[in-house]
Amino acid sequence: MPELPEVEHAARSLRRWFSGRIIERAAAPESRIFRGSDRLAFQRKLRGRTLEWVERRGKYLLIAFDDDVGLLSHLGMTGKWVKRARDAPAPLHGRARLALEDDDVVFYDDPRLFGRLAIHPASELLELPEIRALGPDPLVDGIDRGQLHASLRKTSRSVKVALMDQGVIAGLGNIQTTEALFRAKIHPARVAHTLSSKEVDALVEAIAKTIEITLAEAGIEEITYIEERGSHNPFLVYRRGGEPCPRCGTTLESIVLGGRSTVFCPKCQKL
DNA sequence: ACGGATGTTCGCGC
DNA sequence: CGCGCGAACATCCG
Repeated sequence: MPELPEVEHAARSLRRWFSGRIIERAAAPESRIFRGSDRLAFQRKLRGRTLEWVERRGKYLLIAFDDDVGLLSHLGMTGKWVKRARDAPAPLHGRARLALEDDDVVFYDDPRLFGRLAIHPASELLELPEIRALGPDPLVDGIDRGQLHASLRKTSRSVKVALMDQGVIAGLGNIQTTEALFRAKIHPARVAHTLSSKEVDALVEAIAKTIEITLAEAGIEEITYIEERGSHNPFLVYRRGGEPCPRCGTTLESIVLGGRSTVFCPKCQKL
């Protein structure tokens, strides 16, 4: 689920779901989701609150309510926010539950518990260390090609690993970087500081395109997903090692970079 | 049935 | 200090 586009989609959903409604009850059983923070504060402080704003920075969601109550949410690998009717069955791995004054209940669902929830003063959400550590956000700040080039010049890591560094650009993960590098025709194992200005320009454009398409997809999936059931892979090359390149037909290769499987076309993306 | 999966963090060794 | 690697977290899906 969650890289920048899916998290952005979640932010938009949360704005709609909470808008103008009072949270009647907040509940969350003990779980790793609250590691390092107070689960009881979640239950106590969110009751009676109404939403003021939702912001996304990279893969983080910052949710601000009245009375200076703020919720930091990171979806990890499998976290998602879902809305259910009050009498509908709860999601299988609902870890936190926010019952609204109408008949809706908003759940944070996360089977693998890699995500995180934490209560902070709303006024401090944007100043939290984990948020300050993020590089520019492609949608909020845009990607400055000069700035990206400067960041890439500073490291000897592969361009793929550098792009997944949240301090370089916030929000890109394994899927978005794999797809963007394919679009930009840049081999993922290229040493970051060897990229030319022209290649960085292509990369900036490819990242924007990839995010735009994945974000559009996130909206479509929500409608079709439920019945479709069949797992179709909407990506150009991600998880398609061994299949033909959609551009030239060459067999796509799969390697591991930064511990993550990485697919590329050996003909379109030369070292 | 087994391997791998969208993320992050930590420890270890070079 | 920079970097790569493996492990850990816990569950699902093909």
